[in-house]
Amino acid sequence: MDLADLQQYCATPGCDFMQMLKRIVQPLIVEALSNMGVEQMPIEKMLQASRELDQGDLALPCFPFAKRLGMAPAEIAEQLAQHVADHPAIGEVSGVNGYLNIRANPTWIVEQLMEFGTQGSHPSPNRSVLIEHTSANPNGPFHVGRARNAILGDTLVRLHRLFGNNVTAEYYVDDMGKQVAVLAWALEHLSAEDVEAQLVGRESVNPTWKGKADHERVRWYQAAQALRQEDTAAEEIEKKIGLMVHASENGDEAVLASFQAAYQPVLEGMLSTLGRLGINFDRFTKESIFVTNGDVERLMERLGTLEINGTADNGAQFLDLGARGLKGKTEFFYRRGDGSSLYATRDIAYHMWKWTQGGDLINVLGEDHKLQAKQVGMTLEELGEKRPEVVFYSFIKLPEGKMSTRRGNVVFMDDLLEEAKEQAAVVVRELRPHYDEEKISAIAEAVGTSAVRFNIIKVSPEKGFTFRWEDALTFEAGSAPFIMYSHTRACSIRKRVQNEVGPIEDILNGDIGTKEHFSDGLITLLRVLAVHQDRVEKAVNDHRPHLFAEHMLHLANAYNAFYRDCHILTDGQVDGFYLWVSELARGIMKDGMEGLGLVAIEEM
RNA sequence: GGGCGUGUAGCACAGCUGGAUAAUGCACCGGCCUCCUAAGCCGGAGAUCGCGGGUUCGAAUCCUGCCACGCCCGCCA
Repeated sequence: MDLADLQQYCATPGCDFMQMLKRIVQPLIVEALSNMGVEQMPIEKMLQASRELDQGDLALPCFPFAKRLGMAPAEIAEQLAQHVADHPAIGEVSGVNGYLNIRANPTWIVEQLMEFGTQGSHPSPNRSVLIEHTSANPNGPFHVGRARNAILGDTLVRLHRLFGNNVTAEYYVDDMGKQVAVLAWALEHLSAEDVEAQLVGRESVNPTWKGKADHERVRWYQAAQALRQEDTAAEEIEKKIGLMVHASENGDEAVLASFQAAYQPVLEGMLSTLGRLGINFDRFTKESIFVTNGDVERLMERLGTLEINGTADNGAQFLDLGARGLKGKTEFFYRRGDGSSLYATRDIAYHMWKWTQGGDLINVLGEDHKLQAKQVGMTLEELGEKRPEVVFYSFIKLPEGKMSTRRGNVVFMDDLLEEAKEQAAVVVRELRPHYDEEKISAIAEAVGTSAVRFNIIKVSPEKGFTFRWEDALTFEAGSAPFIMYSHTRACSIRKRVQNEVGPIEDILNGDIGTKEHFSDGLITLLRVLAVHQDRVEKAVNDHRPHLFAEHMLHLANAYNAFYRDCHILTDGQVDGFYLWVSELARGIMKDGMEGLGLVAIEEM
């Protein structure tokens, strides 16, 4: 394969060095099989990455050839191994248990990494993507139950950026409807005394968050929710709130302004919490915009002209999605009997606007939105629009059950982060007694927030998740600090080399190492580095960040093995080749950590 | 009742476009700091892959029936 071929190949999806190896090996195997009398087998599909590293890099099961050749698979594999031609990329070929195992030549991997880095000559995809995530109702502090959306969404944003896509991270602000109306009503009608009287017996505001608007105002929200349950006041309140909701849905600007005055400080409090986790947004879009600018009304009129439109007795309108294959309840209501729109209707208008922004759409939603998302998607298609890609996740629960801001059984993210930092500080103080408090605090903050993110992102989104303090605050192998620690080792080496020997650039000499260099630890690390770009791509294209989290664990683990076997600095002498490997790994670990939102500190 | 999802060692979790001894972490047992940060490394033990059928040379993975758990099935958001 010459460079032109390589570039051609790498322009196609799925490029990484193991795939390049596959590309090299495949024709050699086809030829060898041909010599043995086997033609036209789907070798490309059969040739797979080895499961165990000690088996090699690629494996070909030989069982399907057995019938045709009238030989035992084991024998076929052994003979086939003899027939595969030599190639600089191939280190070793062997037949074991009916499998043809191919091991890459480590020197070849090094050459490829030196020439192309871990990206290969893969061009940047530079796709535009609009990722909408979190979009939590601004009615109280951000709690752990909502954390999965924010962490999953932000990690997708980061990984897309790492991959080279052009991302807009968007928060859809639910600035109308009942939840904000309740908050606005409470702030207008209840005094601080009323609120506290209503909430006796519940935990009071954590003194740490006194003055933080989300923690202060949620009391009003909770008091109002409690009042709505009471027989005496409920009816009157319900009526008032109902009027406010109705006004907001009709685009009443004064009411919408009062809503905004109520929720904006709460939203800002939530965003400062998210900011502490490294989660930021490029744009906020308010739901009410699509009502006030007439998009929603125009949309409803258009929906009314559709073939599958239906009208209820009271004038409410719906689409019969059963005619398009939806099972179960097939009527999808988009207009109430009083003529106003529904949340889903506005969501469709919002999506139509999003499609005009020129990029692919990805939404992160809780599993409770599955049906709604399907209805919205089908309606968009009915209108000739595309449906967005949606990443669903299962809710985070407490061991006691589901979290609810209304009932007050929540773990606030602010409290979790504070606790995580404190626990991390305890560990730092113990392990590094000579660090001063300022340094300890900085490290503890980085470790605490990273650990919280990683704890959530490492499990696949569809899996139910029960929040447990002891899991969230684990700082051992399999956690963020494990990855962070490997990175600090690489940083520490870099620093020592710079201090004791000289500038790194002067020491890197382009050596590809001698035979003695290639210990197990080095080879393990090279192989993980070689598949790095593929792991990024898979996580991005399949929307499965947990796979990348696992890869980063492997990378950190591999770096530790390298660190054990390969000493870079010995008695003031630097091994230039090892230093190059360490520096490559350090850069990849740093990028990867940023992709997961882990803070890449240099000392811990 | 219908739709979707989950069920893998004591706990947590990966693998699910079918392939070798089911990966990883915690907990458990044993070893490693005169040597670049031991938040680490090495070794050991621990699994009828929810249960039953089927397809296949080969099933945790595909099909089917059943069981358990979660979410949804509002002219709420």
